[in-house]
Amino acid sequence: MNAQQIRQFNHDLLDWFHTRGRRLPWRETTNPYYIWISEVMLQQTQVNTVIPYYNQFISRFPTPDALAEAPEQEVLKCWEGLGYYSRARNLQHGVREVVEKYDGRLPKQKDELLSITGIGPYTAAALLSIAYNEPEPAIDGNLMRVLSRVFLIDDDIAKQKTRKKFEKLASDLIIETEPAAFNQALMDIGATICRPKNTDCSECPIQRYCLAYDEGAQLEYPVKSGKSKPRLLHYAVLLIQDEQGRYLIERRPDKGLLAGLWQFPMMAIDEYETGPRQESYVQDRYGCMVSPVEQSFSYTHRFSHLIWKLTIREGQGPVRKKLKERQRWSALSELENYPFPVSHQKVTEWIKNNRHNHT
DNA sequence: AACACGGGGAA
DNA sequence: TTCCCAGTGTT
Repeated sequence: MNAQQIRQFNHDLLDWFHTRGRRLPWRETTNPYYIWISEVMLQQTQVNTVIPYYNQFISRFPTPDALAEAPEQEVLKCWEGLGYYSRARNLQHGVREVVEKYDGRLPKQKDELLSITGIGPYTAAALLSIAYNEPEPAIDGNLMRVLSRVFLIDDDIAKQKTRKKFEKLASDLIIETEPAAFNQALMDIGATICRPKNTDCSECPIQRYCLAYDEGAQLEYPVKSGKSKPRLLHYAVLLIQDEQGRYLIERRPDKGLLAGLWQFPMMAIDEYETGPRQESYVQDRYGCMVSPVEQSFSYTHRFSHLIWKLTIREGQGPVRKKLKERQRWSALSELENYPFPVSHQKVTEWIKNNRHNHT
């Protein structure tokens, strides 16, 4: 595009945004801290899912100090069900850095933003453009999809290098006047019009610039290399109760999958190995027996990169083992005080619906 | 550069 | 079912 076309492109884009752009809670504020929270929540998570979490979160942690001082478990509880829990941990870690190094105010330099835990290239650019009105293109999956169609770019968007290419392209398009609106307009188009499958080109304010539309090739873009199939893992979920009927729960390790969240004890099951080894595992670890092979309840939980097949087994006999640091007895009614992954919230629901020896 | 990391919504 | 998503940190 030449300079004149770029001006017209911006005009069409921004004009549409001001009349048809979405009204969202984090667009009602100029507080960089709130915008930061919204951007982190929106990573890999859709707007409608985020809205209630965002409102609750800023109400609970209205200032960087409030978040910095909160117990991590409380932050995770507010994040419960949102997924990618390292985002919450990194956000709090980053806020603590901001409180210590920058007196609680987000810096305005790109390199300083990038040095903060949880702020990567996208979030730094989003903060610069949305909170500080700097002409910085915020390249995410949405923008890459829209721009790959408009300009027929067939580079693999799964590659890191490709993001830089879009960065450069968008840098040439973005103008000084309204950088926040530029980014948010393209995000809104990506989310509501230029969708991955069901495109709605008749509503698109930049249809006249779109080369893919000209060729009817919208669905050929963006090009993205294939993902490997998720692995299947079998687990027994152990329902172990003490004499008061409380359930044994454990806190997961501080790193890795679902870090720091609570769950019922899980025992990996090798599909081709049964019996004695498992029994001794439970005996050693929890000091009780569990019901044998017959399953009371079984279901699968799908993550993006793996699948859990979970089968509930009930503990039997006295529990002698002393609790370890990361273990607790919890009454059924108290489980809601702990952050649980959705996969184990399903277990709680099953208990409530199928067992009657509650405490 | 490749991989780990959740969950919900859409088709 | 399958695919997708306002990414970042680790290896």
